[in-house]
Amino acid sequence: MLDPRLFQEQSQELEAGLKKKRVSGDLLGAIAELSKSRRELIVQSEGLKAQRNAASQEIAQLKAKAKSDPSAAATADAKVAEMKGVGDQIKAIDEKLKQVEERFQSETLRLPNLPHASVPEGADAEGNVEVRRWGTPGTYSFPVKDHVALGEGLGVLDFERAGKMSGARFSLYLGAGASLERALIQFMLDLHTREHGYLEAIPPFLVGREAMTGTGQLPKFEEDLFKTGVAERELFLIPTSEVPLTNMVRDSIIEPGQLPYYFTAYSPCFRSEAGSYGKDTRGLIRQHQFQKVELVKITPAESSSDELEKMVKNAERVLELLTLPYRTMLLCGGDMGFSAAKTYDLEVWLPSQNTYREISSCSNCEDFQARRAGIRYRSEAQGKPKLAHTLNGSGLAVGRTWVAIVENFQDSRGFVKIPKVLHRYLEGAPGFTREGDDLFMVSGKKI
RNA sequence: GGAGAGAUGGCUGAGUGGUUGAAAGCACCGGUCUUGAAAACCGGCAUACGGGAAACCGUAUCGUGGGUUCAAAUCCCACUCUCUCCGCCA
Repeated sequence: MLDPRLFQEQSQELEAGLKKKRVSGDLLGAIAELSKSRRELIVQSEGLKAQRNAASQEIAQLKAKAKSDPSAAATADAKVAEMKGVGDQIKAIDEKLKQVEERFQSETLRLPNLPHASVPEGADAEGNVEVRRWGTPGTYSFPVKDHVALGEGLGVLDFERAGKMSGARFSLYLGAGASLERALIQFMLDLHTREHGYLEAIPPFLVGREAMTGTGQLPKFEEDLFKTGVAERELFLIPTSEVPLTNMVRDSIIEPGQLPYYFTAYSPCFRSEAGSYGKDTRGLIRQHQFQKVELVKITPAESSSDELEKMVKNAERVLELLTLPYRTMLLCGGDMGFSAAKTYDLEVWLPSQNTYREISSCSNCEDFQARRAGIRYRSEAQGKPKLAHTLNGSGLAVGRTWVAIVENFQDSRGFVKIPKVLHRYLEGAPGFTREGDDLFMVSGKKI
């Protein structure tokens, strides 16, 4: 699966890049050591195997001759005895090689992707760079409420009941709240499929270990995933549909002229959120399960940079059509994810927090995932297969979009004014009321 | 859930222990012939890893993982997937 050659030559560039992503040089040293002993063992093993294969052929010929020539039979027997020893040696070396190879794999799979040259230096979110800003945060003549107060006030959000059945960090949308969430999904998918050219998919929401390794969630982040062991079958709940969408082309060679592929899917996403205890405990911001519409691109190497810019625009368009103020951030090396070479985050304005909060993250993984997942393409029919580039982005996180709409468009009555583009999805739905040209979410149904 | 069948190169499909990385056909690429095309004929046509400056050499791969053997597509074990029939279900 992984191309070990990547780690053979330890360039300084590699080391510098990893430093940007806060990886120590020790890991690199260990990997280089493993790579060296791996190659030595391969040479030993293969030399002996070549010897054995040659002897096997000789034995075959001698046995054929043995009927007419008794001395050939004796020679054959001697060869067989000799090869028995060689076989044992091979077995021993291969055993050792297997161990080295396993360690080599597990270490290299923990190396993050290298940042693109255009990524700024920085240790954390402080180092991120704002690249543009759209819209103006609203002003309110009354004390703004957060989405929890508004949602519970309208009876469209119920954390108590969700907690009763599933514990903390689960949510229950009801009535108009559920309708709004569903309308957002529909709106986003319609936009991306009809105007941006993405192919819609409904992928599996549970995937195997290989798929998770291909996109980089495993082996390093196993504790962040939910896992099922039903019927002794190991399956992971997807933390994002980036995983199944990217894995659609795993272990394949894409023929000339096919790329780029644009995929989109709605899916629930499941994250254990280990390590973020105490953060964003209130409301929908950080949940074990949330809804997301994802964008994925598989592109030739040359065009992935441009494709990332276009993907960011596709995600921004969702916010613009919803008239939600946002800013676009270029992440610094220290704040980027494991698989990414370059990442833009979109942050939406939340009046209750008086700040911008992440609502989309769009990354170019370059050939990092492609290498792990075996995603290759040919640029011409006879050409050598090359590693494709993979990109993914939220288009958008639906729950956080819901939050942004409810908070940004609240009025003094605690109602929520629905953006124009959603009217066609919500017109006439229970819990919504028309006032002139405007549509308001006004209530859920008490149960 | 029960019973059965199967998995071989881009496709179809032969091959039950020994020069089989694998017959044959189709598809594809190059050539001969032809004004051009078709047909016919000739040739080519997997991937990965390791060594090498290179030519090239070596190793592995017949669903996956183990085992037996001097030697495995071929024998043994486990698993995965596909198909058919019955039952059940959306």
